[in-house]
Amino acid sequence: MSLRNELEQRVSAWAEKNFPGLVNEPWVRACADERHGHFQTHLAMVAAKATRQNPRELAERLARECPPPEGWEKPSVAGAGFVNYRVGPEALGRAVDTLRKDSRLGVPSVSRPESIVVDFSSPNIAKAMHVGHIRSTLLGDSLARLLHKLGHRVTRVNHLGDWGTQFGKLLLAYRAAGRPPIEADQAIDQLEDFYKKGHQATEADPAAMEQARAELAALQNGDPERLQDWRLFCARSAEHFRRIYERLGISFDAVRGESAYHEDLPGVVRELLDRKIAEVSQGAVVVRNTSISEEPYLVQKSDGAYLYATTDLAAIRYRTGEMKADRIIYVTDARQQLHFRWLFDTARRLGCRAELEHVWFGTILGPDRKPLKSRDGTPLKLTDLLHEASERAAEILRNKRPDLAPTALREKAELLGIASLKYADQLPNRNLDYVFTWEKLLAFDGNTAPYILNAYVRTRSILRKAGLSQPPEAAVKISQAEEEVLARHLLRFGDAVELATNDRRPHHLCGYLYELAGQYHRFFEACPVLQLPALRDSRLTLVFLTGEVLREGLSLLGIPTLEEM
RNA sequence: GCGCUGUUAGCUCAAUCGGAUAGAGCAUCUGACUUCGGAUCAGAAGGUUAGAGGUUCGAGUCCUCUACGGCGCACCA
Repeated sequence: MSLRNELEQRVSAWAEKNFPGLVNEPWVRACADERHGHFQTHLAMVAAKATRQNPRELAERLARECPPPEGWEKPSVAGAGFVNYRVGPEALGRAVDTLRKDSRLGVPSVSRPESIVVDFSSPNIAKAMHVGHIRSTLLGDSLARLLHKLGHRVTRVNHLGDWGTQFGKLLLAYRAAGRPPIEADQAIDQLEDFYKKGHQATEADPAAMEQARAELAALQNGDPERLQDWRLFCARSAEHFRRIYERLGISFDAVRGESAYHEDLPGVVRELLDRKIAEVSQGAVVVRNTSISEEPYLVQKSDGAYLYATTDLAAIRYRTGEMKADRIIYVTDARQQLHFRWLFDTARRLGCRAELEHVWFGTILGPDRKPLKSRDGTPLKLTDLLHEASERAAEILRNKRPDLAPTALREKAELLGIASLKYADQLPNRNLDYVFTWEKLLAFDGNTAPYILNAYVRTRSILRKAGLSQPPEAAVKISQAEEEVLARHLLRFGDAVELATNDRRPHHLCGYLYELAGQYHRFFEACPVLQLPALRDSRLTLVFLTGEVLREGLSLLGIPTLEEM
């Protein structure tokens, strides 16, 4: 249990006993300014307001009647009615000893695990993955890791765009070209090219548009030749996705695209109509709810075709049924907020009991503050992004580590480049648009993956020199300010993981890890580890634990560590 | 027009869902390498939190209004 939690239990018990009516919230938090103390509670001020008592007097009473755990200093009252607490060095040492023996590093397990589907990434068949997919892919992956860590049963789902109207145009141009073979190594370029041609043709000529619709209809009605083409497109695209996910270290439990629900769609619409949830309007089938918007929600077009609303409804049914999901988390960009409000509302009216969540994120902007594009105006391809990341890292490594052999350098550059990219993307609050620059994304100073990895590498280096793979058994003795700050921060790891998970915002974890790395660097400057026999074992334990927490924390962000860099 | 969302240091971002004197990095300036990895550390400077009201012990955070920006609003996903 964290230090904060230990104190929290006492304070909330006191609150429960004396002010049973107060809503239960975390009463104890770390002081923003450590000159006041290590932890503080504002309980007295809240209780005073509720019962019209004097906050200072209540704070005095709280400090008197509710002592902190053994080994803490006597609490003090300050300000308008804060009660401040300090952990003594012995109690802190004991807490670190406990943390060392905890394989979860202080991360709690939820009392009631849920089955959670995390729906993320979702690229489109026959198109290259581009910057537009990066935030969903990384954020979804991190959320899945975090939820799993807290003890939930997580199913990672890739809901591929494999059945949309784009296939009409693609088939049109592909078949006009005589259905040439699609080469594995440049499949995506070829397919995008066909799509572009098909798109241009339909833009220019209404008759071509009709043909494209006919192609799509033929495919969706199961024409064998078109199905065969479509399967080829899917297989080639899957190979492209696989390469990118492999470089990113991301995996899925279920790759189940829109096509998987194709046959369920008529049933979904029929049920909506039968149960009077939907109605026919101007030949289309729509759901109405003016508390969401004046415009209705379209579930079937007037020409009989279905929409992604319909597919998503079918997918919810599958996930809550076959997959037994208690909760579905969708990770998409902000523009789909209205869609998901409609989707969730409609699903609930259909009787869906599972919790439905839309975790949305902002746009990646270029230096001109407009959505990021490559030089030719098309979306920046992920393949190019990863290549550039790796190249820039290699360039830096060539300067810093001229001793490395080319293959080792390549390997480290790949890890560092992709780690930097992943970290930089997850650092800003997901709700904000953020400005992308190569300099920032691949920066190696400041709040970056290399800075944190460097702290980790230093822990490994010391442990190697000490000849240790496990921490020593001796008790931890806190003798210096830098040790104390480091130790207390190590004990907050569980709080940081919980916050990042419950808030669905991994950037909180970035902040925690950056601070930890900084504190370790300061400890490193101020506290010799190997030279002082009396403190050696104790400090080695702090070094070891710092490494463990850094590695675990980075891993929850999908970032692997390395032993030296 | 309606809705969602944003505006914090020159720039890029934080601030533990209302807590104490708003913090980092980059850029600028000044220091620290015969010591466990200098991809580091110490320090300086930088702010009317877009503006105006309100709520209360206490507001960057909540409510109202205003200004400016992004996005979304029936047959794309």
